Amino acid sequence: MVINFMQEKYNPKKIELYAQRYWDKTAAFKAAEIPGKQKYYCLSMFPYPSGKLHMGHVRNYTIGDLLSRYHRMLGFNVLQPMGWDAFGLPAENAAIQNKVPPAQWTYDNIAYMRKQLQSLGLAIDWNRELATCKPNYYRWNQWLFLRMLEKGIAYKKTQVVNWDPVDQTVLANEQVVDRRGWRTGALIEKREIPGYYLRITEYAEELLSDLDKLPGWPERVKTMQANWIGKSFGVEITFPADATSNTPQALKVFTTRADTLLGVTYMAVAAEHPIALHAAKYNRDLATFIVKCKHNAAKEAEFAAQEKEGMATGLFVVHPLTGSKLPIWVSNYVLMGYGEGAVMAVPAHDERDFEFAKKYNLPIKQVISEPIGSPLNPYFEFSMKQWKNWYSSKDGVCTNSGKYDGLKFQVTVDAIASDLSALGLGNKRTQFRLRDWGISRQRYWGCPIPLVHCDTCGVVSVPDEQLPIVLPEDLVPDGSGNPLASTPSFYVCDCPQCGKLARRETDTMDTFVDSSWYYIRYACSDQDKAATDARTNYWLPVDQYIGGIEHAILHLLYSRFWSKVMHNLKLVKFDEPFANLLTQGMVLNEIYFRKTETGRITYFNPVDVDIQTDDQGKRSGGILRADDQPVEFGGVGTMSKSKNNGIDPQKLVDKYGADTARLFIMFASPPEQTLEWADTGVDGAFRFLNRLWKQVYNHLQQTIDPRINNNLSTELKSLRFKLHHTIAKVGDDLGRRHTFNTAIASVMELMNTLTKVHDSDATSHSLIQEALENIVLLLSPIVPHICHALWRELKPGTELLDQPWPKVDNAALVQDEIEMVVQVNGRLRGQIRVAKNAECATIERIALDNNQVQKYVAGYEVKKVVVVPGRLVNIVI
RNA sequence: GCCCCGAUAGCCCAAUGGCAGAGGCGCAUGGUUUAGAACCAUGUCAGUGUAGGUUCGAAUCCUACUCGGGGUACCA
Repeated sequence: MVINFMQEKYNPKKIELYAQRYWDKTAAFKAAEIPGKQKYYCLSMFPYPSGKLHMGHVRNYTIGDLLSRYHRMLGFNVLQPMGWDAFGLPAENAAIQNKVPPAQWTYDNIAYMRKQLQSLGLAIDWNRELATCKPNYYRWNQWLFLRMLEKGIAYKKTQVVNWDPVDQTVLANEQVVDRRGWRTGALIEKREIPGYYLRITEYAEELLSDLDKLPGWPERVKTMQANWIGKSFGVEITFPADATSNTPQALKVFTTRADTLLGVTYMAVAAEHPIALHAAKYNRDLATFIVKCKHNAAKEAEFAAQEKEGMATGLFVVHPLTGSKLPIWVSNYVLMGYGEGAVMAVPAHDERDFEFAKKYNLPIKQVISEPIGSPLNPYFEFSMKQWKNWYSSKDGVCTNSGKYDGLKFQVTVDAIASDLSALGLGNKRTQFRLRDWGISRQRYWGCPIPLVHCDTCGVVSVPDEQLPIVLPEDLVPDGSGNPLASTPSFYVCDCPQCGKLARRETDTMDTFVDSSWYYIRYACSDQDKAATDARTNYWLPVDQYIGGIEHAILHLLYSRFWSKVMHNLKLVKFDEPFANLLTQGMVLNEIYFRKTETGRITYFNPVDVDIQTDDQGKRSGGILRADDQPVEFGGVGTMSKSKNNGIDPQKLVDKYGADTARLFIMFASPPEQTLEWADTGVDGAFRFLNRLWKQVYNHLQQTIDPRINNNLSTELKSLRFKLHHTIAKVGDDLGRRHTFNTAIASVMELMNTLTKVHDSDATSHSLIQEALENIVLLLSPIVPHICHALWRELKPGTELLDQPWPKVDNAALVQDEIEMVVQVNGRLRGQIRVAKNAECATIERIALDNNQVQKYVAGYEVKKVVVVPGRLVNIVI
């Protein structure tokens, strides 16, 4: 039965449903391994099933779908899968609030969001769908973890966590606001507990150098990763204990500025440093200070921004070169977890040391003079009062440094390192900022760590054949700790080694583990005998990965690490998982909230708030319509569940259809750019689709006269020029530039031209047919439903999905004459028309002869003429 | 604090070192309409966040700053 859709009015609801049914019925997007056919694995980052889609998802998945469909038209064997990053904290928070098990909440959300995704008409192979909270997925997390344990990649040590003393539970960084628990308002303590780590630092060098193997990644992402890994070259220096004070041990530090060694005036150690703890035994004030430091911010952002504080220990070390006595201070700006937990302080050349020294009246000694090559300038005078940026420059020479005076940075470092080495007090060393990856979480809704604690045997791995350790799905956390730890049916077990009663590990894995290899599992999601199989080597690596820029460091670095580990375990052939990466900018929206006296924060969705502005027209706050009371404005930020500022695309899809939603979000801005949400313009996108529909409808109403005139009128010639120019432009925008907004704009432009063409005879009619067919093809990756319907009308008996990407007819692009711009001293002064392939000398002469130009040039000497072929002439006088 | 990114018309954005305007929104006027909506047509507005520099030529490259966003290792 053929349903006639070609009604005068565009009816998105009907055609979208019909197109989706057709794709479904024909299994159009089922991907099969076809040896010899070039594959294109296009992957959008899988969503966390937070409840509803938001515009950020629509943006992400439309980009992926567009690229998938475009590559299918180019002839690739395309795989576009989808799944769910289904473990995580929000499910537990929802459980606490609604008293519903996280599993149920998660599965409900998945069901709803899957429906939403399907309504967007994405070309996804749903057969490969996976959810990380299902045992058939996380079983292989467990299996891989055990392999890493065997190889020594996974190991146990202590970790620092946020402890909420009221709820008696560990909090995530996000749940700590201004150093207080977000539910209880209690002051959070840092606590040390045991946990499991993965030795990502072993791979630091490889993760850094292999960035060069990724030309398809944005530079900004590679820069961020390189900075995060943070390879630095420096010197490890030992400061011997001072014999005249009761200092128990020498202090070891690492510094990248050994050239400033003669400027050291004190030493600073972390509150947890053994020497600090030793000193505190004899000093009550110091002990109090160290306890206070337990409440220091655990987050780096807050830690680094906090007011610097410290206290002298009364202990001393001696300078390795001069032998002078240096006091040891405990300070809150040194991290125990980084380097040696101690630093040599050079207040004259380090801004943090400078600030600290000034606060506590510690000496400041200048040992670097002004940058080389700088003019003698009072600006470069060293000031004890105010920090200047050149103090930390490596471009100066040593001063006040005895035999090193006058030497440059690298020469000094080399000399000092070798002098220290001779004394046995120092060596050159390479250091990474990157730390090992702690994967233990004291939480319920995550992948169980497959270990058993036995009084006799210690920590025992669960044998492979007993995997998976299944997470019970019926528990409801109440905010007071991990319910697994109080569920005997989970934790009581037999020791796999000796058979005695033992206790199962109740910590679960970081959800970044789940997302570190899901892209591999898509290739073989139905494989229940192994983590991977031969199919992974057909599809992997991912040809195009698309996701938010917020994942630039952690998720992408962990995934790279994980795939390198799997490569070394001989499970996969590739060692970089994502060949090309497109990082989409965040979709932002306003944030509104209220804070209670205890510090608890509630967020309100912007759609429920009336915005207020201040005198300068800036957003300052709002009124919640529900209760007419004010709410605070928290700036604009990423759409997210936790900030309650997501915009559900459903209303948009219901009112205008998925094609309009897709078109609008792609048209709004280039994908890599941050986008502040505003729905003005949706009407414009809808209007355009209506115009397209009407154009095709009107065209098809015309009866066709079979006689065709081969001599095209100027109007038709320029239409064909425009058409093929647009085909070239859209291909370039979609495939190379990834600027989908300009691709759409150029098709709109073509449409505007087309509307004005008179459909007066067979020639114009057939040209309009050619244009319309191509417009439908060019738009089809972006708005596939309307194009599916229109194609059937334009070319009855054929299907859009079988069509290749249109080819540019170069003959249509031939132009005899082109227009060029003439500048005089860089300012636009005239226009000239020249033959397409005119010589530079000819162009120059025509330009100089031009009347407009002569007005400016006459009477002056022409010093130089710059001719840019095809563009402009610049006459310099 | 540190690392990364951004700023162009009332708004979203284009200009791939070479004419600041392609496209869209909004607004205005006209047409159409009993009226409105819708639709069609025409028109409308900036010298590119600020201050310097490189260049024949800078929105684009460089430096500093301001504001905004992302990340900052347990949000995902």
